[in-house]
Amino acid sequence: MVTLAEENYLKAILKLSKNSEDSISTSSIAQELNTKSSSVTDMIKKLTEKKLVNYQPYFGASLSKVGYKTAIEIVRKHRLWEVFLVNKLKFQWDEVHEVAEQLEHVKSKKLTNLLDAFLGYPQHDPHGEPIPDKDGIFPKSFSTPLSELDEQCQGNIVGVSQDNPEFLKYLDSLSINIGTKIKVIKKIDFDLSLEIEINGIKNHISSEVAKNLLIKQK
Amino acid sequence: MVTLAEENYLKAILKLSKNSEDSISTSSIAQELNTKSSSVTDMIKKLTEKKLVNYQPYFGASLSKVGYKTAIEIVRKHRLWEVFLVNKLKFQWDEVHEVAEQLEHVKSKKLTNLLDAFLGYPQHDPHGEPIPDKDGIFPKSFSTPLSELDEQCQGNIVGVSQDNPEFLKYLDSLSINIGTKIKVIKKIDFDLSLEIEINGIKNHISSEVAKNLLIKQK
DNA sequence: TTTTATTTTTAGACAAGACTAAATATTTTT
DNA sequence: AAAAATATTTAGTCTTGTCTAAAAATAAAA
Repeated sequence: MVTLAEENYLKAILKLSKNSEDSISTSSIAQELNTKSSSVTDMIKKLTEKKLVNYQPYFGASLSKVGYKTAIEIVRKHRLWEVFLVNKLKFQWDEVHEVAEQLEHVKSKKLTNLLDAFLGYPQHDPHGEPIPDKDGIFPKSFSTPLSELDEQCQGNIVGVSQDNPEFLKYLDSLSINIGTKIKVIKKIDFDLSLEIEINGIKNHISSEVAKNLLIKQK
Repeated sequence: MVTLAEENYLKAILKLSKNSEDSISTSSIAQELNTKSSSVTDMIKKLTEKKLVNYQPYFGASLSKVGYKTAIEIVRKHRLWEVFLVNKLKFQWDEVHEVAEQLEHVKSKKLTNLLDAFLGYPQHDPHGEPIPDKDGIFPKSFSTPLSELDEQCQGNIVGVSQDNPEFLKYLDSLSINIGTKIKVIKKIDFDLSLEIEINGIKNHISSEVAKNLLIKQK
């Protein structure tokens, strides 16, 4: 049996594994989960006992095969519930995170798979993040971060790679949503920020924001 | 903040309060939750601290006003989720209990109320149990336990007052479901068991079962 | 109304998770 | 390559929720 706390650690390690290939450091996990390094060390040991992570003292941890499967399953549930909340219950896309954080821990394979079917086997959540299928396979994605587009190129937003409410609200204030058509007018070499155009209206966004906007180029 | 364990205690006390007006004994709560009396005493003290129950040592506990509201809210969520699972996801009525036990602890007023709306403000769950509205008010019910019907009287099953899977599977085996028309042929004075007729087929059920079948008399 | 039986509470212990402070390792700087 | 800085782990404590065994209170029986 995997406890709630353990599930959150696995999810954190999975998330951190996305950006770097090697083992995940104790402190980065601590930061991700707003906890202390000593607590992380304790928990990593428990997860190692349970064969959910591989761990080398002082050199960080990584998910085992079983740990990876478990973590993916949680991500799958999180994103399916987000689809449910937005598409069926009409939540706003910036309101769903906290509720989905709770729903993702409900344990029932049958529930997850029937929910998936009920929603029509969606491939992306309301933020454009890919939803793994029941075997843990992600749909192929054709998106690029906006930050990699050249000047004068354009495309449609298909997703964001962050779903914290502040970021999403900021996007709303720029009229950026899933589906929004966006054009890169100019790249500022100095700080890699972008001048963009949406519906004929020009705006300026930082490279940090551009990196988290996923585009399907046209 | 009310913890998961605390919520389960409140729910148990509410359930036990249905059958008896007075305070609920430590041992009955222990039995309901498959735990030990000493654990119950500990928890009751915490709940008393939090003003969720009224407690007199050696004489049991009862829900405070706030405790009652909290418990009703959990019941509301449990039953709404059961409706969702059966009506939308097509679970069988005897499969939903365990999953609803988890879903009922998800904390979000908005979620509960939007789910209620999405389901069309149902008044009863798939077992016929009444669903309190967002103010905690139960719909009026016109049902009677089958055990109180006189000989030769009939009506339709509108609910059951137990939702453990064994009981529900037994009902299935008798072809008893919500909506089933049922007629009392004979009452056996000796043990209060009943001879009944469903779709022209005669059967015999114990008084214990009859007490848990809710009928709308015709 | 004593004695016996049952129930409830207290006391002490344990596991899960988290924290602080101190001790080790590792990395970086010089 | 040694010293300083940083990161990680260990040791010990705390809270929540549970348990067992013993003590105290209540209920039942003689």
